[in-house]
Amino acid sequence: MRAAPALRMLPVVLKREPDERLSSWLGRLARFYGMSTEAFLECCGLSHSDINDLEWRLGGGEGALLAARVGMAVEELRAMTFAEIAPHARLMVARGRRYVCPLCRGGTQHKATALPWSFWCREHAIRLAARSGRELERLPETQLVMLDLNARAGAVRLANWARGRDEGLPSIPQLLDFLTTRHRRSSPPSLAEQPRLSLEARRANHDFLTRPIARQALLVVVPEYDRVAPVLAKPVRAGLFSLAQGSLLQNYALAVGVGRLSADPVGYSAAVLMASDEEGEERLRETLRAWPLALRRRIYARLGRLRGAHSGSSLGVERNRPGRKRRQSQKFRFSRSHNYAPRIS
DNA sequence: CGGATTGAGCCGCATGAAAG
DNA sequence: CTTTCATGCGGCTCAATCCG
Repeated sequence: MRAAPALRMLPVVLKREPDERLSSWLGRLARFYGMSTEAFLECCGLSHSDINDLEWRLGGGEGALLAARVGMAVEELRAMTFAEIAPHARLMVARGRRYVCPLCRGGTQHKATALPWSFWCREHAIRLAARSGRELERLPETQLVMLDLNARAGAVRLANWARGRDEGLPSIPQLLDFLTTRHRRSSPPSLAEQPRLSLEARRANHDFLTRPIARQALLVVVPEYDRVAPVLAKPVRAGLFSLAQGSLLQNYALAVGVGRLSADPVGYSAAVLMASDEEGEERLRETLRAWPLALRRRIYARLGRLRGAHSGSSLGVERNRPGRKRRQSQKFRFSRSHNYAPRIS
């Protein structure tokens, strides 16, 4: 076996910016030498490497090759990768940048911009904007200031979770499952959600006006989002994919939802159950089954009080008579996967 | 004999009451 | 307001039984 030819160090190596991601830095280097990134990697002895894989986990061999070429320590290079992101959160890392800072110049991409919960530019301390437009500006600034508190709390948890350092219960995936559960039957845009249309326009847009829209718990936990999100873009994907593939506005709302649910899981989930219809409640209960038992009990206890207070105030009189037969709850019950796994005795 | 149906028992769960 | 306790419901699995 012939030894690989020793690669000399590059004459010029661009300085990396703080928090710059490997693909961005390698791209700048390649452009500096007038090459494509692929060609540049080939020059570094990494002919068959995919930049996205390198950036995910810079393997030992690859790291050593690249380090020798650019005269840096492997650890320094690895700091530009997403090695600290746990595998379960890999889907959160975008290939390019998700949102843009209106003040930052293009050119370099920071690691943070790959993650769906970084809504603020560290350098300029302002909110980021969607590439397609300034989605967050649908929300009034005064509201945004308040929402930021929740969003930041959510973002902190999300960031910790991605690094495998979040022990909180319900877990992040559980919270996102809950937020993305449809709490009501899908329904066409309500009057409030419809633009004002002439009769003729209504006829022309019949498809839009009658199209069922999924109604997720997120809308109850973050009603501010419900109010401003375009009706067709309201539903988010299920579970973790909601964040991984969501728009800026959707992800912001999800972070707010995570923040709120983390702070008050009982209150918010009980509120969602209050707002749910029959089939939605079934789905919610199924999702809640993954939550800790003690928490679930508190939720149902709260729900009971809410329902009691509600029926007491609105229509009154239908008070629970003592000795009345317990309300049948067969509607709440549904398939359980019974597991007869042998127990250790 | 093999697939479908029914019965029995089991177990997790929601719930109300009561205690903390 | 939360946790603990006791309770009964109803879906689930297994196995006995039935039927072609």
